[in-house]
Amino acid sequence: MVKNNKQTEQKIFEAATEVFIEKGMDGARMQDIADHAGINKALLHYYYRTKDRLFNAVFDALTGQLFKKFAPLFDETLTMEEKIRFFFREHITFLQKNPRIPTFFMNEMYRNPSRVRKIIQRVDINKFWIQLEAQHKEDFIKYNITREMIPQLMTSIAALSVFPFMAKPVITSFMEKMGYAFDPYIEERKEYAADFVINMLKQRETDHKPKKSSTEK
Amino acid sequence: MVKNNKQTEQKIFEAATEVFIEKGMDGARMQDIADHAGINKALLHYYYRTKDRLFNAVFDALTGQLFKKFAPLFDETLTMEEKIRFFFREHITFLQKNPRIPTFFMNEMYRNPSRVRKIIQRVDINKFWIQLEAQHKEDFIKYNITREMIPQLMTSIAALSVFPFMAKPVITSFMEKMGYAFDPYIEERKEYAADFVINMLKQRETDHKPKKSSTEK
DNA sequence: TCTATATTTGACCAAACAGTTAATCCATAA
DNA sequence: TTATGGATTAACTGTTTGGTCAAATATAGA
Repeated sequence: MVKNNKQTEQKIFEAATEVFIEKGMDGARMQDIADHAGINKALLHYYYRTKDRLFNAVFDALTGQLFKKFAPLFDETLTMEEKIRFFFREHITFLQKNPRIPTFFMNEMYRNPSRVRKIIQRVDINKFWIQLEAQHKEDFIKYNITREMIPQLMTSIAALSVFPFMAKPVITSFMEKMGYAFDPYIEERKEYAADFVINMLKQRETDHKPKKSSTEK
Repeated sequence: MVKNNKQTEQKIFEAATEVFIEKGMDGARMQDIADHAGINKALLHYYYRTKDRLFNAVFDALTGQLFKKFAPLFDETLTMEEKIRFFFREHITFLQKNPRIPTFFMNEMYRNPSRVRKIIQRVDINKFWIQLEAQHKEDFIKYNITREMIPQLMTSIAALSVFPFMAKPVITSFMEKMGYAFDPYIEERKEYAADFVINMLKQRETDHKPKKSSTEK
């Protein structure tokens, strides 16, 4: 069954991804993964020696998938406002299809912080920053965006996009009580979150240069 | 040892809280909790019959602790801007002392959604909304805050406060690379997040009523 | 067709685990 | 002082779980 070689490995990988995301490393059972893949448990160990190796394979693949989503932010030749809108639209759409990935990630990163460091050490953040700074020099001045506030700004943007999915059970329950549903709320959020950030920046502009808003520069 | 009765139960409870928050229900081990409490494992079962009951005791206590933090928002006679600042200051200070509670909660709520419903069904959100609406009627009109946008606004506020702690390992790694530290970032955040929300609202005001900003009403 | 190799399985194992039990300890009250 | 009963423990039990292994089955090349 050379044909089945890749097929089986693929089936295992997909089943493992599903189960690990759903239950986490601690909660996942090898038997459960085998059942999901429709194969014998021993076969899991044939392809991936241990639970740990299988988990790592899944985790690394998901990491790659996730980081790819940020790339367009640095490549595209869009205005800053367009980029913000683009990001929320794309990122939230991705999370709509993979709502449990954020919780899974944050969890496993607490469980194994050294892994996080390895992943992030590979990313050259300064390069990205310099790139962004060059592309949006005028906007950065206008909105008074300094290097020191990247952490605050970036985590705020990430928070607005990711949090609703991490808190989904709580939010769903709350909204149920108020007569709203989660899905439309998320759909709406793509625009709301972008407005949220852009409005905040615009107000900083006003604060910074109260009289000469669009005339200056 | 009648004296030790309460003391022991308390010790167990504290140890369990620590371990459950750290490892979650699936990752926690009864032996580990016993070790943390400095007692025999059988004693855990003597006071709390099963792991599940012990977990529920811890979970319920933490829920109460967490919800209490929101009470002042509805009682205090502060302006809306003051309330926003108050909330971020208090809430983030609480999370500084209990940084792992959010992850713990979101996780366990995914694991057991029916529990969430039970907790939230007890809260009368509409009452809170009506209360807020009455207290800040003018602000609500000024900033064009409608009932339909509570979910978006509320989750955004929660996100800005909670997310940094849920993503702490990732954020720490990123900032390490940029030469920043997590603790000052959090300290700074108490004000930044409040400004973020307030600025966003002020811009909505500008958008909504471009000419008559402080003169009107 | 026969053989060597890769894939798949059922049965098994040892460790880890939540939970039990019977015996011991110890403060107290009579 | 001693009898009582709650608190505490060491040792144990039954089950679940990750992992192994030898046998069985399928595949491809000669």
